[in-house]
Amino acid sequence: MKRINKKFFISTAIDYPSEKPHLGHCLEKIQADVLARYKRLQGFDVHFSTGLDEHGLKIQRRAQKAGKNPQEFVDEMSRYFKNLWKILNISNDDFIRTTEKKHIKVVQKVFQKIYEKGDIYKGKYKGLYCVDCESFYLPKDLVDGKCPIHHKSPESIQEESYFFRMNKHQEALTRYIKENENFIIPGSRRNEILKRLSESLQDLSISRKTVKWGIPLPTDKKFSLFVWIDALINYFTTIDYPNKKFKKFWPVDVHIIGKDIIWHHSVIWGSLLLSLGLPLPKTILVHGFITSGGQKMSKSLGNVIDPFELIEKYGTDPVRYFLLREISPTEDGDFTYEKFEKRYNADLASGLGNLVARVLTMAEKINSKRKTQSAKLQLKAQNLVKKEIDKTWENYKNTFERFKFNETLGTIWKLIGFCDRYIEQERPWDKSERQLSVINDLLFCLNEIAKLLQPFLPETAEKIFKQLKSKKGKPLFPRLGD
RNA sequence: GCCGGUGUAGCUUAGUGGUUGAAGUGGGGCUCUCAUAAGGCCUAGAUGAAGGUUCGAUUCCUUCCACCGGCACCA
Repeated sequence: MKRINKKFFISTAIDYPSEKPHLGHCLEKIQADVLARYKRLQGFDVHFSTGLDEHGLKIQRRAQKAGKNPQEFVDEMSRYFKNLWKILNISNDDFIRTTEKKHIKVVQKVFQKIYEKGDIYKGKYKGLYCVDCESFYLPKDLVDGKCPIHHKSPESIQEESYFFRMNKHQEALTRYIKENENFIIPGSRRNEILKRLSESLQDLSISRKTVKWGIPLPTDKKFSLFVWIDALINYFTTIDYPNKKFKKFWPVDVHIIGKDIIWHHSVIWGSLLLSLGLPLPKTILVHGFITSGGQKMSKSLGNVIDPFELIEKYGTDPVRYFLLREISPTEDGDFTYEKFEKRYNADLASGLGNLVARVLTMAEKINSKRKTQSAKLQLKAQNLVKKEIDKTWENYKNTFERFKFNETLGTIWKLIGFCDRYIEQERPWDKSERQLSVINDLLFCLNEIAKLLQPFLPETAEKIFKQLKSKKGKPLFPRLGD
């Protein structure tokens, strides 16, 4: 048995808790959870982190509006996120919050280190500044040349700022991306970044004079650190930089992120790591967004899907299943209740649930007279079944390694279909010489199916294992009425 | 505006320079009865449009149409 003593570090992005979590947040956590569980089953020592990015101007303002201090505000918001991950059965090993003391220490340590490398310098930031907002705007963010909040023309001013020498690492970074095809998945996203890297990078302003809700620069307390730098470093904090655990788990194996923050994870984070002389992440896996009825979810359209309600109504595993099966891992996907219920009825109720029920009923009936074995392949003659199972595992692994979760699930359902046809063909409800061995074959298949399902639908897999032991079937997924 | 991508049955996807383009789901028909009115079998149904390269293109090229995305210091 290959008990591999290998590590696997997987992270999601840390969420910005200015709003309660939505369905898009769920997709990312579920994808990460599936990978983490898969690797654990393979014997990897896994560290799976998620958390919250709690600093920044937006939180500061949001809290103010709610009449709370920022810490109170994020404490409150953090409960929604933590609770959601719990009910979604997310197996994260850490939930990092950037307002934690340990994180602030790590950030300051990292800043100091980069500073000592000479990659941070003081300069002047030129930009369009709205006095009322106390913040800078990019030309593209203006509405008719005016601040989108106060509808006033911003002033063009200069401000002292600290800069990170991103430009210095551009070449090395570009080379790394070119040499590592799997650094950014999917390839189309990788191309976007490479395209942008073909032009000269500007150094990054990493300090904010006016943002109070942030981590002070250790070298100059008048400034707070640009939240993105603060946020990215969470991947260090969660594995206890720079100590033993960090040495074991660095570099990251997979960062799972949304398509809106590729730049930050590949270019900014990559440059920071190069400056520190550390290896870059192996893979950044980029997912898309979830629309609702083909449109962006928004309050004004009234098409926002509340994940809490969804899980409450249908259960955890069906939600996990839908997001993993119906939605492409790296493209945008659409949610509607209609699509959801169709998937549920077709795949979970009539497919998986029904198969488990019919096999177990037959096993139960025969069990009193003759012994069914628990999940062992009976006849050498059953190489048809054996072959199908081997083929399934092969395709399963292939697609899994390429992060094609929707296709991986497809391979499992193919095996389910095989079992249904096998039953039809062998008619094990009729008395025959083969009856017992066929039922045993089917029990074996169910056991395999449960194993295959473990990373995706952990609760369901567990239920199937239990039912196989007791030989008592209970409906896994009651069919939804129309 | 600049740059890039995508367009395969109603829906979600797979795939290939070459005999009749694959699957699931949904539709229609038949059927078994162990099972959650589930299962099985059969069937209809697609390569956005027009050109070009080629003996041959869904696959390569061009144009068009449609949709989507990227263009950094908001997160």
